[in-house]
Amino acid sequence: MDHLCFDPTKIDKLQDLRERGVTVYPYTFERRDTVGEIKERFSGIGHEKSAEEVSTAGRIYVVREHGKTIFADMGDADGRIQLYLRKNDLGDEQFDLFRQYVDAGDIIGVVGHVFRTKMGEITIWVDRFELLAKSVCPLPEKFHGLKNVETRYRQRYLDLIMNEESRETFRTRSRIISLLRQFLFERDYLEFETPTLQPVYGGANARPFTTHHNALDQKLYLRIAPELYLKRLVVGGFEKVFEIAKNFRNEDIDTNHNPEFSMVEIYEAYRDYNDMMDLTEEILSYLAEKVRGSATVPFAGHDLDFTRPWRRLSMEEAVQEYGGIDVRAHTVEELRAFAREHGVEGCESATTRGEYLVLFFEHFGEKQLIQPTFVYDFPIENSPLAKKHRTKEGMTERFELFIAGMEMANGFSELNDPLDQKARLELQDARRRRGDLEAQMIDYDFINALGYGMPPTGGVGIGIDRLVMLLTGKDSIKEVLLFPQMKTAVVGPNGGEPGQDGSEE
RNA sequence: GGGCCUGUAGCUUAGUCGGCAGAGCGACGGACUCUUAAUCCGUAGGCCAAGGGUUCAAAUCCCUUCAGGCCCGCCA
Repeated sequence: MDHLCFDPTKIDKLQDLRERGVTVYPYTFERRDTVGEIKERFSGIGHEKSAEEVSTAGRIYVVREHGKTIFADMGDADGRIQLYLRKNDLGDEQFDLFRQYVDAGDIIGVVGHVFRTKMGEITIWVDRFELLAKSVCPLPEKFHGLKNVETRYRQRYLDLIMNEESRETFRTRSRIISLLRQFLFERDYLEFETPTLQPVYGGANARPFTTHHNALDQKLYLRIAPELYLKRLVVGGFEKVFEIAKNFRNEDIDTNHNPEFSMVEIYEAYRDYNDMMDLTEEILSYLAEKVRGSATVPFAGHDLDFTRPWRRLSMEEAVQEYGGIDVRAHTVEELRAFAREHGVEGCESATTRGEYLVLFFEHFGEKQLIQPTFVYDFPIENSPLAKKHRTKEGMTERFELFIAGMEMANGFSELNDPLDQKARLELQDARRRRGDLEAQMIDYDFINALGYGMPPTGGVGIGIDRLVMLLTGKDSIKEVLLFPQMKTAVVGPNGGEPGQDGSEE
């Protein structure tokens, strides 16, 4: 695979054009109309040319030469429209210029009048055109288009040029994020940006990416979550905050995971995890309704019903229902035997009832939860940032939302007891030192922040990529990420590290 | 990390009982003044992902590597 796709015959055409004095890459074009506007405005047009002149621009997709006339399909962000060019009207020079030098893939501007062809298609009768950008790479085939999954991910721009479905998916993604912001702004949440480069990472259990700041000569981590910084803002007095954050986790890649992914985290003072479940429910059903126009969303063979209220059950209830065991009624030894019997993975290191509860839930419950379901009350062992349960010993006030077997959200009554937080992070740090690569570091400044007093606070994080998957019906996260992480295929001549081959800029 | 599958022209692909690598679209040249997967005539384009092996002979069989997809493990 070569690193450039330039087509020699197209390069030749470009040179010819320059020799003929044509500006191949002009600076501007007065576009007065978009394709969508034209189609709408002239939806009732007949076979006679419109009196009104239109001026629009876009990419040529198909050219159908027809002797002394040419038909071409041109598309912009709104859609495609047909162009009609006649030698009589354009004059020999312009007509031959188009015929010889304008190809599928080129971007042109046209001025003309609108009419409807005998076959009934709204068409621009072109009076003059201007080349706006010459394409030197061949476009994929007009009929089958670009299907190769790898190329679609690696050259997303080409996917977007060729596949309307893909374009629609990302339009929807943009809309979801915009609606989410709007929803939160309308309710007086403030949006902030907190550090992506962090000296101490925290807020989740995950392996980080590590980097280095040269001037500070200091190790920095790419954030795995914005959580600890957003809670500092609540300490500071911002009572309703959120961030739409890119998080980075150094983990394997699959249909539900990308090393960098987007998450919205929301914190609100004087709220608890029950309130955050309500908020999550409200946001997601609002988005489903706005984006799909319905409370029911088809996904992977299921009809997901976002109608409120959603099912809520405690993790113990979930394990009882799906695993058939009451964890509290058994000793740790009995739980271990039960785990072995049912082939529950990851039990080697489990020593407490709480750890078994989580393992059983993951083994028996998680994949069964298709319709939106909150699972609440998690054992304290795995929830170092969640507040101890107000009544249940050994538990925290934490919930997760599952839809289509995927974890969609995670929230809790935030731990605001600085002494408890210190103890829990010390426990995490001890685990980390024993080799648990996902355990958290101690962020003393964060503990100090809590030391100044954080009001009772509810928080939740919602995975945006997975949400977009649900609402667009895509079963791979790569389909909803514009540029999913891929292994580098070919290193071009400039692909190496700077300064290694002496060709510094 | 384990299993299954895929990689052939710019794109979409046929060919995998081993026997000259084919097509459609696209490109290039020509004809055509309402076509729309335009049509018609002609031309060029392939290290069959890369490397090694078996064989008289390999796109095809075997091994290794690379990249991708799906499933599992790990993981929010």
